[in-house]
Parts: sequence; structure tokens; C-alpha cells
Amino acid sequence: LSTTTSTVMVSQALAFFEKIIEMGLHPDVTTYTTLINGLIRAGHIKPALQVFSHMGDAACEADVIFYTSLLNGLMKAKEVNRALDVLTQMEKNGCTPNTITYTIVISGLLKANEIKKALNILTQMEARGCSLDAIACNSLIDGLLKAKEVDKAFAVLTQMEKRGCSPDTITFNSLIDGLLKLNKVKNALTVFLCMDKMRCTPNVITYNSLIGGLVKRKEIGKALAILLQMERNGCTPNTSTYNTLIDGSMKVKDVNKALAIFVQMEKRGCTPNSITFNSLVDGLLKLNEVQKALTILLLMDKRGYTPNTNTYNSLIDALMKVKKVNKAIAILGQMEKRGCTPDTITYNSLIDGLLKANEVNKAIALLTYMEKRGCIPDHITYTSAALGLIQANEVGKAVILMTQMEKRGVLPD
RNA sequence: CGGAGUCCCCUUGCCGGA
Repeated sequence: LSTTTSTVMVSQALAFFEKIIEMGLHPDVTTYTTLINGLIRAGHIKPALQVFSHMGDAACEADVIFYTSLLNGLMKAKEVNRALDVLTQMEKNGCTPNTITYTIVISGLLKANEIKKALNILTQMEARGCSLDAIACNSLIDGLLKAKEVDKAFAVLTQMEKRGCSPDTITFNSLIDGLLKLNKVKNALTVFLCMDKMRCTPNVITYNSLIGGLVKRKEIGKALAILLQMERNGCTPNTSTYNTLIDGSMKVKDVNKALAIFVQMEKRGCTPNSITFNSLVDGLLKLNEVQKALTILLLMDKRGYTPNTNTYNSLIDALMKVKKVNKAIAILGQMEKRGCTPDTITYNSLIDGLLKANEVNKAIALLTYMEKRGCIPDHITYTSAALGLIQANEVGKAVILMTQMEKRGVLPD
């Protein structure tokens, strides 16, 4: 489990674990901890949390590391309150939280936007003489920036330097990415320049953050300049780097640039993944390059990538945008037949397109149908449906829909 | 050294707005 995220391996590990129990052996805390962490790493958060009760049944006592791992899982599942309960419970059971425990709790709280609670725990941590190590500082800086607490993040940075703990590449990456996401591009670039002065080497993540930030602002030229710089500095771009640039080029309607980047990535021996192909297909369809999109779909197939929900969503949306309702519905059937589950976005595209094609009744029918299939309408579904209804002179129905939306706790953006 | 924590991962798909 500690070396894999593969579903097959995880189920094998679980099967083996059951065998151990069937054999009448009693796994100890360490085994349970390995299990819980393996499951978390593989993204199976729910089963990971079940390990806790399993362990209780087996009368095996949890220790600090186990509780810390459990808290990690709870935070990843955004079960903030349960996590805080566990934090209390562990102390009752004689397990004193350490720096790692507090780091997990605090950064989890920050990611859940529970800033006050996070700062409370931080105070508690310090009051107990539990000091911040480098990782704790990095987590704090990252979490505070993601919670838009720029000043507090920089305060931690100052603190850490004062204590002779110098910021590393991860610290800078958090700062750069956080600032970019807050649209503080200039500050991000300043921080980037600081790295050099502090003899800190940028890595792929640094460059990917920068490129991503620039691309979001449609500054493709600058993003490409960063690509050149990263290559000059001996940092090899990865698939994400190229994917970001391909998508960005498409978003500024530069098909040729997008394709050139695709060619370049292959020449450099960087393997495209399904995101690469989806970005190309989606971009080409949006720019009416249908033939080229089909070519990419064929290439994708030749490389052994099967279309996924995103691929189908791009196709369906493109078809609906040119009002090819029947074709789109045919694709919907095809995707289901191939084991690809339509999601809210699939239905949103269809509903929006149907309304724009004056197929009001079909749109409403689909709205009911999607729920039957377990797809929850979101604010986009409602916005698009209400707008379509208004345009079809069905203002009354639109109002009813918006009321329904609020009742369900779906908030308009 | 049997087990725990930090950075890009919204890098791809849907409405509206700018």
C-alpha cells in the first residue's frame, strides 16, 4: 500500500488484510496505520475512515501516529468537525498531539476556510510548547494564502526567517501560486525573482504555477517566455506544462500555436495524456475546426486513450451549440453504452442547448431525468434553465425553478 | 531505520457576466 495508488493493488492489500484476520492474527496499530494511509493515498477516504471503527472492534489501541493519520483522512474528506472531535478524543486517550498532528489540523481548517478555528488551534499549539518546523511553516503559508490571508502568510514567512529557518522551494511555490491565484501577478513575479537571490532553485511546480497564472490572464506570450526560461535553466517541462499551454493557446483562439505546442511536446519525448487530447478536442471544436478535432480523436484512439466523460461533454456541448440535438443525444447514448457516466455538466450542456433550440419541454424532461439518474442540478443548471424559460416566455416556470433552487440550498454565484 | 504532515494537480468539459 505504501507504494501504490492503483485500485487493483489496494483491493489486493485489503483482501490480504482480511485473510490475516481470518487466520486469527491480530494486526497491531502500525498495520492499521499503514492501511489507513494507503487508502487515503489512493483516494479512498471513506473506507480509510472505517478502519478506525474496525480497529476499535478489534480492541487495538490507537497511538499518536494513528490518530494523526486518521485526522489526515478526516481533513481530506473535509470532515472538519469530526476532526476536531477526534483531536479532543485523542487527548482523553492519553495521546498528545505533536507538531505533525497540529499541522494537519491547522492546514485542514484553513483549506476548509475555517480561519478562526485554525488560528485558535495554532495558539493552542504554541501554548503547549509545540513549535513550528519547516513543514508546518510551509503548510501555514500555503493555507493562509489560499484563505486569502496574505499578510498573515507573510508574517509566518518573516517568523520563520527570524528563527533561522530559511524558506525552501516549496515555500516559494506556495507564495507564487497563492499570489497568482489572488491575481497579484506582480507580487508573484517579485517573489519569483527573490528565489534566485536566496539561492533557491525553481522546480517544475514553480514554473507550472507561473505559466498557469499567466495563461489564465491570457498572457500566452509571457507564459511561453517562462517556458523558454525553464528549459534554459535545465528544468524539464512535464505533461501539465504543455497541457496548460495548449489549453491557453486555444482559449486565445490560436489553433496553430496550440498544435505547434502539441508537436513540440511529442518531439521532446513528453507523453500526452487524456487531458492533452481533451484540451485539443475541446479547443478545436470551440473554434469550429471540426475536421482537426476528429483527427485528434482518431489519434487519441490510436494511442490507446478512450474518450472519458470530459471528452464526451466537449462533443455534446459542441453539437448543442450548433443545434444538432439528435446527434448530441445519440452521443449521450453512445457514452452510456461505453460505460461513461454522464454528469451534471453533460446534462447542463444538453438542457441549455435544448432551450436555445426552443425545445422547452425536452429540456424540462431532461431536468427531471438527470435527477433520476442521480445527477444533482447545480447553479449552472438552474441559471441556464431559468434563462431559457424566460426567453420562451415562461417566466412563471422560471420563478418556480429559482425558488426550487434556493429551497435545495443551491446558491447562485 | 515497519506507520503520519507542506507546493502546481480548475492542466481539459457546462450557464451567465465582464
